[in-house]
Amino acid sequence: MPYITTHEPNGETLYNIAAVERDTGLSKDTLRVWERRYGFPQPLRDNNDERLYPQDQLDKLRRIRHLMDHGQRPSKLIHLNAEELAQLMTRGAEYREPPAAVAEILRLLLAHDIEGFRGALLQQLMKQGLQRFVCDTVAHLNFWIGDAWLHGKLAIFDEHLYSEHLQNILRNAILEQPGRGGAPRFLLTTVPGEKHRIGLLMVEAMLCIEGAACVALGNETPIPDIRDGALALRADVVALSFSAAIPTQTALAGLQELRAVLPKEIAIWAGGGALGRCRKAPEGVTMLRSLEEIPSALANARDTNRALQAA
Amino acid sequence: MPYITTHEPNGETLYNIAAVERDTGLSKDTLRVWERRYGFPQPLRDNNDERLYPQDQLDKLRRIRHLMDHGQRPSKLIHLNAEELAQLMTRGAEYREPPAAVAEILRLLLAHDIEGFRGALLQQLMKQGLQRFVCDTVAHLNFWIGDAWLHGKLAIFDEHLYSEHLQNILRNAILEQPGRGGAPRFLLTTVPGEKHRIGLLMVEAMLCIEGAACVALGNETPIPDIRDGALALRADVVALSFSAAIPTQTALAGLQELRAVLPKEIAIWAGGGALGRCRKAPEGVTMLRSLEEIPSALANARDTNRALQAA
DNA sequence: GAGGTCATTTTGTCCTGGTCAGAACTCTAA
DNA sequence: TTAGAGTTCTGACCAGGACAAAATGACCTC
Repeated sequence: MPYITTHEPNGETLYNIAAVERDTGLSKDTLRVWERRYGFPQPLRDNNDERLYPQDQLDKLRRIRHLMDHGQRPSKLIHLNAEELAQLMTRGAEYREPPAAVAEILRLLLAHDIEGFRGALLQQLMKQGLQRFVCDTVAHLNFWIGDAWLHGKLAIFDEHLYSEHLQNILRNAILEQPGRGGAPRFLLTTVPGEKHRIGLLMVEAMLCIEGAACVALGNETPIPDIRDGALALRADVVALSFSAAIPTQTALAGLQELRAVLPKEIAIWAGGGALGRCRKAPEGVTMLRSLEEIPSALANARDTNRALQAA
Repeated sequence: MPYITTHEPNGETLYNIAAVERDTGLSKDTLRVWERRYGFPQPLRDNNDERLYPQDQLDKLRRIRHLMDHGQRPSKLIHLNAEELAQLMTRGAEYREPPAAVAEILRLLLAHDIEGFRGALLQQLMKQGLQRFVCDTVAHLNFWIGDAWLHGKLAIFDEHLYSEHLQNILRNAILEQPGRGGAPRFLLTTVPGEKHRIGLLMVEAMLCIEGAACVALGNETPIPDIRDGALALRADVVALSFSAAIPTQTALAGLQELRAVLPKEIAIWAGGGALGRCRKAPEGVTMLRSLEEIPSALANARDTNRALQAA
């Protein structure tokens, strides 16, 4: 995988198709098909007739991808310019303005005041408690960071910084929960292709604080391995998180596939942006439409469990 | 990305080419070229003439990939059977037998005794101290877990479990270090394509315990963003980890690319399996051949830094 | 207005069968 | 033992076609 970026004498940076695939998440096939169908992107060619994408085309592709992750379709986006793309994002968003605390945390991140940023996150966690922190602050942060990036106010490394620190904070909070032994036992993971870890950590936090026993398998566990893991670890519930970056249909396919191989005594819980757009859950899958539902869903599961035990 | 696995009436599981790419890390192009050139893999076809790989071919491909990650070449591997492949791995390895403590930790992992496993890791950390723990225990565990997987003794979800718990332990250990403000300041990350997080955490642990100021950017930061981050965070050293899973040449290309965009005052440190096979570092890159070298390299850097300050 | 069905359009993945550059290896000479 | 030259190996990329599945929209029913 020789990701090549050449630096032209005029200072322009050019990316080959592999680099563009890596940076946008659009497959090489898709890039070639768009060029054929829509006339965009329109890369230069090197001596060997291979595609070389200029920086601005890469940037536009990343914006398009970001909007597609939020449900837009490529043909509607491909001929818009950067500004039009940025506007599309904020319009129709469920969030209008970040709350003051979130705005302050964002400000510290953008100023690269790492200590202050970390401190503000921790302070907010202490103030709100883990569940409100996760449902309010983190959810807003996720949205506004995406938005800031789209408007060019925030670099990729800022996102990495955010993700890394938030992970540390959430993991730490989770570790500090006793995690009593009682049923139901949860296995948390994502299907292959789903790289976002934060969503899963948010769910784990919501569960742990209620005293649920959780085992996290990390990201991208192949379906047969989720089954093997659930059996080996005697899980009662497998919880999966699907970010908006993964197509709804892929998420549903993964759920059905898992349901087919998992014994019916083991429940499946699923949630996340990818499922927000779809009506009803596949047979045998509990769909969680928001993090707030988790505590009551857990209470239900415990009741059911007790009823089963009694019977 | 419709990763399809069909379950045939006879109970056999079949994977399409996208699923095989995802599970093996071999590109679709490579899979097709191998079929054309070597006659393996030799997938079935569906109604639409698309490839369907049976389970055993997928397993063999994963073993081949694992050995290629350790420097073997495909043509030497492609016609061997599972047993011959497994033998190749242990032969010529630098490790002959896991130390007792490592064997015990492995045993607990394989028995899915999560509490015991976590406890044993923590105990070993306390006993050895962070640096010996990272250099000895973790390094051995990484090797033997790969080996156990190759011999079919260990499932993917066991690896995920291991990775998740080790991450928690290392992140926690790192957070507990004060991380004094003094120079040199380190920025830690990996280049795109390098997904392994453990290696980076091991480096961070080695540095933090010596009181170095570290900022971790997580994995797969695009090169221009590494530069932006290093400047914004005023790093003195950018440290990169390259696992054996990434081709040596890709690693070197990444290093050269970064060196080209980074001001020469900022040092680059690089290490990991991918660089073990190559003679000398690119100009302007400090190559760390093992984790043990880190403390002395840090001491050197501090001396240099003091000398510069004095001048 | 919610929900269902069907045709149409959109979209991305897969296919074949090439070409080619650069890495890895082998051989030879110093 | 090293250095250089020649050879083989390897995987990335290309074009352009086919096709299935998802999304959309039109129309109908409850």
